[in-house]
Amino acid sequence: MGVNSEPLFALVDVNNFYVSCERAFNPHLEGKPVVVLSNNDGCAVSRSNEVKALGVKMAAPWFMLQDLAQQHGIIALSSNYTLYADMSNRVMTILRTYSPHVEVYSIDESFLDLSGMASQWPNMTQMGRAIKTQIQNWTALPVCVGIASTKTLAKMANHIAKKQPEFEGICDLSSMNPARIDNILSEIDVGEIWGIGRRISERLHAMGIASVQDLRETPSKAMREQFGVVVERTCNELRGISCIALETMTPPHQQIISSRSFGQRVNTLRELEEAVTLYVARATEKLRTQHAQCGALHVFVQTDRFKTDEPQYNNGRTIQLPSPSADLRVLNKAALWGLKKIFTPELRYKKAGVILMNLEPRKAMQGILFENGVSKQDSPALMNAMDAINKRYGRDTLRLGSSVGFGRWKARFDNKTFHYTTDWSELPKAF
DNA sequence: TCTGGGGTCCTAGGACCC
DNA sequence: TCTGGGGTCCTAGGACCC
Repeated sequence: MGVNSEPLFALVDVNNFYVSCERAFNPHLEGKPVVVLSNNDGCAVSRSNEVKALGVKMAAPWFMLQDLAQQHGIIALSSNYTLYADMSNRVMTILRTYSPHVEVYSIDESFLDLSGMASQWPNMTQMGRAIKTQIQNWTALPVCVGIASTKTLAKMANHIAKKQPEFEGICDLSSMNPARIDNILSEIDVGEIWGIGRRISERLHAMGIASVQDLRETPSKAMREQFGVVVERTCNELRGISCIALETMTPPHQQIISSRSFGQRVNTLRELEEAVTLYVARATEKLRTQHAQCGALHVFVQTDRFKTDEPQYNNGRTIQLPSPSADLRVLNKAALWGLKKIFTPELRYKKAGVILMNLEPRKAMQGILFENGVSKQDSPALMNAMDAINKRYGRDTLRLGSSVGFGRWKARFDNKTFHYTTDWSELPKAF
């Protein structure tokens, strides 16, 4: 936030992001009903406006949409996350030219801190229009812009920009006449507010708080007693009291999840072990790219929650590791041990997964030692092994240590595990 | 037959300690 | 029979987000 200025935020959000990315590269999809499907082509995770107009909900199962799809010629595409990540980066790069303080909130939306920037524009709607036009021209992606004095209100403004065509994709609440704001917010359901989900929305309705405006007029103290600090904060934000700061620094993740539903249900321990081993490998890969290690691992299995007439079983097990690790073998062993503990025969499992928890920065592995009298310069084998390991596990994985004279090489892993070998090509396996 | 895969924060309650 | 009070840490569960 700028010094001595009122807080002001923008929320910029790409409309129907995955579908819009696909359209950017295939103009034939323009104007047609399009969905992008999740893994295994299970659910519709992005819908074009035409599809939304048909009443298709977020994450609607694709197999249940077959008739509708036939009827209206819905085009279904498998997801291409590499493409979406690339498009996202392009958008965020453009946004950073409009404000030095950008919070990338998700793959398709960002908050901008606009405090103190009003003087640079005739009005903030003009700025929103400039953003929208530039992103459209440079990436072929359509965006909406919401502007207001708090993040929650900026989200709400964005919602208005999207739903009410007369705004043409840009809504600035900060410059709007208060009576008009009251009017607009009286027409919007309380459940549309950022931070008010299905459960709390239901309870609010039961209390007679139906619209956004209703909630704005309810004392936040009462909301705190009923719902806790989170809803109280939301309530204050709706009144223009900024309580949620922009977070430009993305903190490192606290956990890493890898899980999948099975295309076909499985019932043997063997099959679950195969799946879990794969998930551990994927999660550990992410762990390494974050240069982190984890202190505990959670493994879980679930039966098919949609088969309500069959026995349900959801169980998991958290395994505390003796010491933090990013070692695939250590993590896999822990996961398989936990899996054995929770496995129950004669069930058909639909899903399994692992969660790496208690993440902390990883200390670089170190202490590569080499054979007496052989320096690193004249040991191509050593350099090759180093390169192989660092390329695979990250630049900081290995450092050269000092020499010892035992006639063999030694690597120290995470400061505690020692590997001895006379063959450098063995070492990458040790990691 | 086929129903996503990630994440965060808050709270309550129990174990344990002095 | 009487039976403290305060603190921390951990876990599970519930709510929310995209």
